[in-house]
Amino acid sequence: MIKFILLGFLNYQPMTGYDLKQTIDESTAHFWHAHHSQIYTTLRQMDQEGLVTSVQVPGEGLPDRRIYTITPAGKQALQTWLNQTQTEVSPIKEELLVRLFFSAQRDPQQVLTELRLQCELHREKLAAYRRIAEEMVNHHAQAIPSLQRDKHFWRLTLEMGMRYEEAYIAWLEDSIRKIEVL
Amino acid sequence: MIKFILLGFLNYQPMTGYDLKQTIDESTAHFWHAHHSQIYTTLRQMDQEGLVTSVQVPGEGLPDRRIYTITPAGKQALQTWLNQTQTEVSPIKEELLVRLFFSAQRDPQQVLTELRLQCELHREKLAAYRRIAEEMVNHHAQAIPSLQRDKHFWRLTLEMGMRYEEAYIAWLEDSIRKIEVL
DNA sequence: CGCCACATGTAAAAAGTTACATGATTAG
DNA sequence: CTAATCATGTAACTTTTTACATGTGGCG
Repeated sequence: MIKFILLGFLNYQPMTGYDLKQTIDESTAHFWHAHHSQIYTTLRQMDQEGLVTSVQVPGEGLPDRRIYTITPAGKQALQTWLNQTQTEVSPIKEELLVRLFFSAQRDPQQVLTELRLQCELHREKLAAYRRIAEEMVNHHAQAIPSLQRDKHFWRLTLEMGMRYEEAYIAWLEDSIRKIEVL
Repeated sequence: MIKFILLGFLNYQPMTGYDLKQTIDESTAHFWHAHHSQIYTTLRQMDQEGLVTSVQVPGEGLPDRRIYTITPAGKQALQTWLNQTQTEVSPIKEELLVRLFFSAQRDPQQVLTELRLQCELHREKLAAYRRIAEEMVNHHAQAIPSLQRDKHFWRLTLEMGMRYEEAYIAWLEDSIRKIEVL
């Protein structure tokens, strides 16, 4: 999966592993994150597979940078993957739900503390998403024309993020109320 | 993580790997699934760590069954884990959002087909959750008293499942409409 | 006759996380 | 002076997935 994210971004422009990490962190990380170690090793692999090429650029004073460029084979691999249709729903792994599922024997006050903290964190996430959404509208004018179409899709994923956080917060608030009177 | 799910269920009653797989599939799999291979190997590990004990029961005609029982050390490990407070939001990994993020260069009709299929699948999931919720209400009377408290928490996770599916469906419907007029 | 349920496992690969490691520059 | 940013990587480990493997009994 991370392979296709890297190909997806390299399809816009050549980048280093470091750049890719930054880019991912402020975009797809909201629904698919990766550590820098995984990014660097996956780029190496992709280089060997011929999906990308790389050139080392000596940095003056700073460390050298290795710039990765997508190859025709890489573009092909990306397109092939995108042209498939996902026929299953993406499985969820939510640690908090596991914890709550088995929380009957816990001290309710501790559970409440945990849920209230999560609520706070999710409110922050929602606020962050809303800021990004606003920025998107504000910077609409000075946008690069070639990415206009892409932006619509980025926006859609952002909207899912906001809906998700809204639902999560509403559920947490509801759950907190229910546990309080339990 | 799967370790704690196994401990959580074994804390209710001794079970075999097979039973655990069934139990997980119809409960926590909605937010944390595992293949049988992982369950069996993790149980073996836990046995070595002293978190569970096991006895092999010869099956007449059928294959032998290995019944796992939680130990005091296992109960302790479960409690210790539960008594922690999760201070981060659980990270999300949603393949569909990754695909959509990079879908600008795809044929819009293909994207729509994919989203409509996902919509159908999520509607089925929601319907399934609602059936489970109804069952929970109907079988409320004949419930085991010792699990009354647990049921409240199971119910909460189910409610998150329903909210999640509702949000997902609403978002998909909205996205489909937006892509149609793009 | 073929498939499903029962019941368990091993092996190998892929994916992901955590920790270790370096070393210069720059801002507070 | 201390922390952060830049920029890369390796190693070890854990977790998860996929595939291989076995053998009976019952149902249609």
